Amino acid sequence: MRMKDDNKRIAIYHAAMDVVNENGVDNASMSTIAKAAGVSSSTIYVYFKNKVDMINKLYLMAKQESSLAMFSDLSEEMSVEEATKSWMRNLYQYLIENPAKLSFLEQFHTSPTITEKTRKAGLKYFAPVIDIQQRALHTQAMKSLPLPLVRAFTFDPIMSLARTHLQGEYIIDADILEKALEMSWGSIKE
Amino acid sequence: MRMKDDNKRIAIYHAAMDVVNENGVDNASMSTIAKAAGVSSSTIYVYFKNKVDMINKLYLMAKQESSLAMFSDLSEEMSVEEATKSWMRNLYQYLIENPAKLSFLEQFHTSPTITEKTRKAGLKYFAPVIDIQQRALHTQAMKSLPLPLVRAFTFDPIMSLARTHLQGEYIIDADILEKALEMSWGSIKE
Amino acid sequence: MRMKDDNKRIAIYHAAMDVVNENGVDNASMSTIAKAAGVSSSTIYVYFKNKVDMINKLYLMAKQESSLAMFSDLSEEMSVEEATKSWMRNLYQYLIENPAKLSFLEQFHTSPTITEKTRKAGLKYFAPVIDIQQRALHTQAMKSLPLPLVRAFTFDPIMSLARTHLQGEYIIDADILEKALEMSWGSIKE
Amino acid sequence: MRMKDDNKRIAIYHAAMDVVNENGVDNASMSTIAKAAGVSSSTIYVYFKNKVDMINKLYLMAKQESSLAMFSDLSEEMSVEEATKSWMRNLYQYLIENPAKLSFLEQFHTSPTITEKTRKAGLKYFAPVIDIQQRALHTQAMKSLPLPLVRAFTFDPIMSLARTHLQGEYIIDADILEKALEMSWGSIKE
DNA sequence: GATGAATGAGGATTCATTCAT
DNA sequence: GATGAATGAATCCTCATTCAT
Repeated sequence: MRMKDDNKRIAIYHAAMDVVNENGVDNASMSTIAKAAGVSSSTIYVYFKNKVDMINKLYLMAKQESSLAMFSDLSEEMSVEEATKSWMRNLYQYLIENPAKLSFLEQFHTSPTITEKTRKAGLKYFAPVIDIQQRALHTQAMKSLPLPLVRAFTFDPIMSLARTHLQGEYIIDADILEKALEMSWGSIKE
Repeated sequence: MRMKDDNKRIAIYHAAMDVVNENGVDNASMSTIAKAAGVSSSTIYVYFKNKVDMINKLYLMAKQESSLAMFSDLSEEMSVEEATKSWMRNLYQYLIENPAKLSFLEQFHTSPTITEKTRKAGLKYFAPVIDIQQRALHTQAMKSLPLPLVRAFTFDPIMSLARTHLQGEYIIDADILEKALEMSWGSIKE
Repeated sequence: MRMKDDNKRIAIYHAAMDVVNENGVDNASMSTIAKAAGVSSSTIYVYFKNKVDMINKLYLMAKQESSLAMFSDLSEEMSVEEATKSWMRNLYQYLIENPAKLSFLEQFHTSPTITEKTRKAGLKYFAPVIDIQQRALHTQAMKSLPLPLVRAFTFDPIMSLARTHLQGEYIIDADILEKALEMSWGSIKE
Repeated sequence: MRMKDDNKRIAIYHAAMDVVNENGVDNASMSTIAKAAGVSSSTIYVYFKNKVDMINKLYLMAKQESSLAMFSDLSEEMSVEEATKSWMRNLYQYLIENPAKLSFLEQFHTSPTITEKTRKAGLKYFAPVIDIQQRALHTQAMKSLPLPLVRAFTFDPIMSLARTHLQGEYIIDADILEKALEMSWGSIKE
């Protein structure tokens, strides 16, 4: 008996990101993704129960990957401001370097295909931000804010700016990005 | 005769919003929308060239409607801060009251179905914000910022918070909203 | 607007009978039937909701057709024995001349695809037999028997013999058929 | 080792009967049957060449099993009438107690999946009836009838009545069954 | 022998669009 | 202008079967 091949799962993952990025969510059919992944479309069903299941699993994989990029260099020694700006900078960098992941995440972020459960599970990859906020409460570095508000002035603007940059609508250079980080910090600091 | 036409176009408009809101973009087929609008699906082709054309036109109609809601009570006598907070408050109110429009706008905002041209045309409905900024330059009330940056800290957070509220993830009451407006203003004021 | 074409429904009907007869129920796919009927397989969905719906409707059409063949020359002047033998003879003749209908009816007779409702509706085409039995009660020509028992010794043997004949297993000539009718009558007469 | 093989073959046999009974022939896929049998679907191919081969073999197994049930208590001392009624009663009993077998037999009885060869081989399990008839020729207890005619008034009615009973269409109690046996005997006796 | 992975072929069904009235 | 009929192309998914261990 052949063993299930994790390479294959990963190939499907990358293929799906690329297809959604290049063809849009509407044209991301199972067979298109399969072709891009170099497997038969029935093989996808060995790894995922159906399309909805697949999209939800891949969404979480992308969330996890972006989370690693954002938070892996976080350290206790950073100040709250440093830490916050750091993960935002990391996120921006990750999105610019992985435009397919950005496309996938933003297109499915608002899609009803993503189940409530997945959305909840996705939130846990944002948990380090809560830790930072926790820490900030002691030093009174940050306002005491509900998470959605923090997200709306940190995560969301970065997503928006990365899209702006990638679409060529406006070039976000290092200076502009730092300005954005400053604005973001300005909105949430005490 | 002219009247009748417009009634039908408007019926299709509302039907499309509702269908996308309730069934998601994937299940918003021409015939589903037609049924919801009370017309035959071939009638849609009297008013729109094809589906992509229809979506783009409806997208602009929704943009226009939201723009009216945001800016129609704007007056020269408002201070820049007042004006800014006012349209953000209006936008939030509009989205809460028109969840179908929010769904449609956010689902197509990132979709490749919306053409470059439509996206550009949509920006013109954001023009009053530029006027406000123009005005602010004289009084030095606001930083001099590229539009994408302004948008990322005003429009985008409001969209995000409206979604948060509608999903029941977190209740945004009047106080929280004012806090958000304050944060937004904090990020863009001089 | 084009009008729904009853010829098309009938073409589908005959095509389905033929395909089931020649390829068996397993290979009676929608596209095979459509091809045989000379229409696109999506056209079938204009006339029937789905495959199960189609099969059930076609089953009833075949039941009706066979019923007409069985009972249309029935007359009040026939004795109960004559009437009974007449419809059995008619049925046998019909099946021999319409082997595709026999195949369809016998293959779906036992199939779970045929719903309870259809099965019930199909029984009504057997109603004239009940009338005959009613009439027999007065003259005491026939035993008083529950319908399933009557069916098991009239309808079912004829189906079986027609199949036997068509498969070439054994040639049922006129004499043998009359012998069978005699046996059948022997089992139900008083 | 031999033992183990046969256990698996028998497990597949019972699983196939059950699946066909519960899900219908259309949903009796190899993997569904395999799952029900507690083996891998590829294991089926160790015991059968392919699906058609499997169905034909299982059909014969079911025929054999029913034959044993029908004829195993047959004895030379029974009169022809007793013998005939006995196997019919046994058959009825067997079908009522093994509805899955009835489903399988009746669904494949008319199916083109069952090859000519299998059908012929199946007939041999009906051989004892020929013996009885042979015996009857001497005592002139039964008419001299071709086998298909005998079958049409003995075997087929029993199958029909068992189905009627199992579907709940009409309750066949012991009295009704005896009446049916009487009708059957009435049709074939001299 | 036994199995889960892998797949090409094919299944039912839907869809955007065009046709004919 | 308005419509329901008609359809080719595409969609998701399942299946019987084979492969590799």
